[in-house]
Amino acid sequence: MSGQALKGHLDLLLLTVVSDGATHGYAVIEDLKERSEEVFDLPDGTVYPALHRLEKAGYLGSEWSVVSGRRRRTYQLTDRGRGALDEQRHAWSEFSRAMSRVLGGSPWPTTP
Amino acid sequence: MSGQALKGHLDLLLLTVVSDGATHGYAVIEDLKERSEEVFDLPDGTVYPALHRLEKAGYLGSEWSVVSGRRRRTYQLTDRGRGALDEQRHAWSEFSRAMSRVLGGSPWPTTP
DNA sequence: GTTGACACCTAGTTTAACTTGGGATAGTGT
DNA sequence: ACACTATCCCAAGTTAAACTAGGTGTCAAC
Repeated sequence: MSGQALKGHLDLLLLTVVSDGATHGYAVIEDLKERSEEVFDLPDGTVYPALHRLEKAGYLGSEWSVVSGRRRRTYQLTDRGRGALDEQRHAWSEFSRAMSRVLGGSPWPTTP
Repeated sequence: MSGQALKGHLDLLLLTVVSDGATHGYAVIEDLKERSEEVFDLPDGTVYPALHRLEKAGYLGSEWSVVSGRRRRTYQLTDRGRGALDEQRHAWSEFSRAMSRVLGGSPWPTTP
């Protein structure tokens, strides 16, 4: 239960979902909700601006299409986006490992 | 390498470090740096205001003391702070598990 | 004909973290 | 005596990400 604090990790989530098949904003929101088991239930007012930001940054490309009378903007990862995704995945793993070191647990077996 | 994006998780880090022994701001910074293996190298301009915020929220109490001529403000966790720490630890584990579900890995064995 | 799921958008607010700049003391080196 | 570094604290202002709150329109079902 939540819907408020992914501060700084949204881009990684969006790039990840889009990289798993070109999708449109609404589908991105649904995917995120399903794959996170309801933890990430983001308001569209959060997702759409973020997608625009990512497109402006050159990480995503988009095309308009119409499916059964409804227009949708479908996104796909660019090469730069692929690079950014790799970087952010790495940054995340470093970040979360640092977190668990501070928190004292050892959720990752250190390659036994 | 970093020093910029823990957005939203700083409180958890600070409460954790303070709960492991009443410390002062400067020591908190050093602890965080050491325990995270240099990943969290926070500017004091980030940490001090955050400690003040946590104290104002009732999660920390503080006392002035003088150690070898230097005044320091030492912090300790309040009961409310203990509660907040538990909540935030839980929130973090839920958050990071949701992250890895979306990212596709399975770093946590689901209790086989 | 209105409700609800689908699908998109922008303007404005909030606030955490950061930048920048300040102050002071202790110890070490020259 | 002077400089320098490490220790220790603080506040004002900036930035940018995420949120709130509003808006548009299509289609299917009731």
